[in-house]
Amino acid sequence: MRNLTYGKKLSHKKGSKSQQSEVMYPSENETQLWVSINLLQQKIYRTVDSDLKKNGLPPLRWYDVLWDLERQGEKGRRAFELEKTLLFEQSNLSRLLRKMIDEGLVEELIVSEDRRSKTLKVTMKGIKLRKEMWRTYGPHIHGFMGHMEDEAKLEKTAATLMALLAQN
Amino acid sequence: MRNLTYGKKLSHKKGSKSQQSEVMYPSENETQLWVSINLLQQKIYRTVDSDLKKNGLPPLRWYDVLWDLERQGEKGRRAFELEKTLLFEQSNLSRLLRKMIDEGLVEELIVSEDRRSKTLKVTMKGIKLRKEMWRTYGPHIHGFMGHMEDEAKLEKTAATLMALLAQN
DNA sequence: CTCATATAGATGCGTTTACATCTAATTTGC
DNA sequence: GCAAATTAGATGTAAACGCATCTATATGAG
Repeated sequence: MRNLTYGKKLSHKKGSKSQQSEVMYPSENETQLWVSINLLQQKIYRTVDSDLKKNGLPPLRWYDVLWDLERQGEKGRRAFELEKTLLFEQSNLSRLLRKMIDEGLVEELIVSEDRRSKTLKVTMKGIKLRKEMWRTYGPHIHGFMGHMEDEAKLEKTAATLMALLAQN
Repeated sequence: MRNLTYGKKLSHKKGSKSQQSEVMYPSENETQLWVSINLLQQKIYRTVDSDLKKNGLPPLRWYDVLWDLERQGEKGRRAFELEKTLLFEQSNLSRLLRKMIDEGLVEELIVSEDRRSKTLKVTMKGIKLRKEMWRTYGPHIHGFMGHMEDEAKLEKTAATLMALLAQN
């Protein structure tokens, strides 16, 4: 496709299982994997995000929050949990939640025994909005991923990336 | 691992090769693949970017520009080419290049026969900086990707994602 | 040739981001 | 039980971002 060596100093001696660990440079395949993840994500994320905007809907990040809260159901979530599972910057999430609460998409309940925080739950309005967002979001995902030949390969690839996520 | 159905309406009838094309919702595996790409990218990108900053180095995006220009060598690049291959927003790239030119990392030459644009080349200083950035960037990539068992799987996964990129 | 359209890049502007810091509540060590 | 350290979340700030618009050049149709 293209030469993407990405910086020289390929320190992988093929065949050696050296778990040298400290200050190792990536192999060409490792780099290629990272580059493709990076480009694919940017392409998809921006496409979806700007299409949402074009349709008068809120940014993609809102979807993640709404969907996570929807899956938690009645027990809800704390902000710091959302932060960790959705990889939010604390301050960004704080401000985002404020906006979503102001718009009635999310409600905060003082039910908690920890008076520093509140429990967050999605409202009916929030669920409705998430579904509406999905109508433009969903097809884009399929549009980008739907070119993969067989379902098995698709599943394997997803599993591989999930494993990488879990290990770090 | 976790239920990540991500919005209901799974329109994939397994086994049918229906190329219905319009307004299709993603299968569960397609969604899972997207979710993992999204999370992995965010995690890695932010880790590297903030580590660069901690080491007094410029943001990750600078690396991409420097590396691309370095690979083009003497023939250089036009801004709009960089924009397409590195997925930059036009205005962001424009301002980024201005900064890099001001810092002497990139030079613009009027050699071109098109007086609207200039040809961009990396300078020696730019090459030096890129190499320095690689010393903190490279090990992170290996740190995230180096958990993959066999090289073959790694290569296949990268190829799969590259193919997805090319198809969109 | 000339006017309309397209392309390359710059710039104004409002929003979002990351980072540092702050307040308040909770947990821990002694 | 109390001071020190930790944790949850809010907020100020500068930089980066996406979008719309602008200038200048190039291309294309008649």
